[in-house]
Amino acid sequence: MIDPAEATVDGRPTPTLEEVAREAGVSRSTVSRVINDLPGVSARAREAVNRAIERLRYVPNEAARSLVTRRTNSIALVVSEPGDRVFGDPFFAGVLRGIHAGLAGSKRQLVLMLAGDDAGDEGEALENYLCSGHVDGALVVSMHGSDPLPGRLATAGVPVVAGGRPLGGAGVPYVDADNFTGGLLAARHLVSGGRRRIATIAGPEDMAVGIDRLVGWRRGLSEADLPTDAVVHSDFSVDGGAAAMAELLRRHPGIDGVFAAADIIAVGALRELTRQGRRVPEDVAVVGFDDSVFATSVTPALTTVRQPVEEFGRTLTWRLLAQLAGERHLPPSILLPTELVVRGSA
Amino acid sequence: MIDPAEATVDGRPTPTLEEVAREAGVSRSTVSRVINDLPGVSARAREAVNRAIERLRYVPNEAARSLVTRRTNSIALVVSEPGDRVFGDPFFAGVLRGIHAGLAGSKRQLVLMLAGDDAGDEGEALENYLCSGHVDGALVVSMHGSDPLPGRLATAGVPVVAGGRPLGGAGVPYVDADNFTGGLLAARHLVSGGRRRIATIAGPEDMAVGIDRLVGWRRGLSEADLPTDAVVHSDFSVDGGAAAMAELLRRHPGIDGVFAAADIIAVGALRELTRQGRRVPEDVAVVGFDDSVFATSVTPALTTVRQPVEEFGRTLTWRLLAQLAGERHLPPSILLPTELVVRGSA
DNA sequence: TTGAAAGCGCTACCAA
DNA sequence: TTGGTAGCGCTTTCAA
Repeated sequence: MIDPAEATVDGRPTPTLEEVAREAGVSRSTVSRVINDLPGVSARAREAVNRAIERLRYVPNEAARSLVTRRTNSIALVVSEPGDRVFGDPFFAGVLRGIHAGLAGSKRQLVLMLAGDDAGDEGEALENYLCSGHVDGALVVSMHGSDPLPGRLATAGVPVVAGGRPLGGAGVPYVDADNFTGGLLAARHLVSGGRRRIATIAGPEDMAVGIDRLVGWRRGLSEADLPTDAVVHSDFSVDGGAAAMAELLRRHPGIDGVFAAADIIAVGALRELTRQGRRVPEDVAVVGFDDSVFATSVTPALTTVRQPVEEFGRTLTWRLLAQLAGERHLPPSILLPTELVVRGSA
Repeated sequence: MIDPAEATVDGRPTPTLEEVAREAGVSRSTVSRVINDLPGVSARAREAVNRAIERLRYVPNEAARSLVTRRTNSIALVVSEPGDRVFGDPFFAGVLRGIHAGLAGSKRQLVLMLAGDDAGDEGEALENYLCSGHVDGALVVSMHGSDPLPGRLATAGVPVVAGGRPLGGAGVPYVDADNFTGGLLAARHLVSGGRRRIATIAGPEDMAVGIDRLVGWRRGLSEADLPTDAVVHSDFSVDGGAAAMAELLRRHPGIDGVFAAADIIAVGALRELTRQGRRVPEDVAVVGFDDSVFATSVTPALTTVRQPVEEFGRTLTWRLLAQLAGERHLPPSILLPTELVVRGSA
């Protein structure tokens, strides 16, 4: 086992602030001031220190630093997804991009953490990690059921923002897309296209995103006095979507329209419809959700509900950073707009 | 601004080891021993400490801990991708799953870092972060050109393993798929299917993955005395693949077979071929690479070269952990096997 | 089996 | 504008 205390650079032990001070002929305090860009240092001293830093290839020890400042300059992105096919979904890709963009210029690092399948041991390890001062705050996304994590973190004093409305109101601020309106728009579009027997492949029952889009869809059909009984739930995967579509066709053969709660689900639905010889959109119209890369990579291209994915990530980050900066009067929740994008499938 | 030094749990300041010791009626040393599972603690003392920890909801401060141990229990995954569409690619999803799996049970956390577009400021910030003791080691993937980062980290004493062969041999160990053989298999399959005018949409010119698959493809065609001049490069995106396909058809209208260096590229190629009225596989056979979710979500399903994506991630992790554990005689490089999966497109 | 005490490398306060 | 100094919370000898 390598002894980490023997860590070296080019064979020499890693330099400390003390040595930089000696090399520059000043005190530790002065070196510290230079490193942290604090005022009250003469140009001469500053230059001497910078030269010494350069010569010794000095890099401050973050552990020591954060031990005293109580800050780590990193924030966590916790993806609490039971399955681990999280990153296959372009939705996450977009959110991640947004978070990254939101973090740019903040000098904070992103720490990604996947909360494994079950609670069990891992869940606790995760909570410990987050509570033990590794991060200044946390973003929690893709929560299922009434996940206790956000609430726990908040209680433990770790600033948290949830991505997606937490079920059971965990009492933490959150950012979400306006999923209800999205579902509503999808339903209305199908209705106005003359469809009368409209089904939906809803998202997971234990996620707000699954519920809210479903409720919006229901509202849209009710407005037109159409039945809302053709509902099947699916996870966010192509195969899940295909299976759900098969189930739907079995139970309601007369379907002429489907709202899939995600493009990735719609892709599976499309595959199954084609397999069973139904034409899209002639026989069955399909509306997706997300306006992800999937929407334009299938034939016909998907009519879908666009949600501002990257903005989702940016907003999430902004909200957390604002909280960390101690800003007052922050909105407890933020809803981002969704809009319909009409293409070939409906 | 919230003063982090005032961090509290339920209004009380976060407890320290000192307070646990007082609460349990033992010394700090004993508490430390219990926390770290060290021998030489009486059952009675151990129990008292555990109760105190429970009561106070004590969580060790990692900064303090790693200041003395010089270990952080986290490793970095550095994705040095100039563009930021990294996570749209299912390849990363799989690798990430593998890494996560490989880390399970190691008590180490994964820190994901995206190395922004340019070197500039950000590159340095990244290097500083990694060198300042935030992580015990780093995994660097998706390198372009002869990225100096892995070499720099290694020089600075940070253990590194590269995912994908580093161009210009950075002198760090690496794990990669056998891309050469993959390209070779793809070419041979097209040849044996009777195709005579075979093109390739290669990956980026500045990545080993782009080069190695191309070289393998060339070898396969050379074996059959076929020309190897129909080459266009593309990034790993659907649109890039479509554009490359268009370019290829313009330059070589007589093409009857294409090897796309990634499924995501093949999807774009398929779209363009269809748009131009060429039937797949009748007019043009298409072979992809990855065997990702894209392969089966298009029509016809892609014949493709499978690479063991998750194993890639697991192996990467294993290699780094072994190195951290001080194991000797570790292989400097590991090549994972690739194999052909025949479906409808070729 | 236990406890006392010496730091780990840094920041922040106070005095000069 | 500077330097001295007291910790931050923990691990790790060394003695008892």
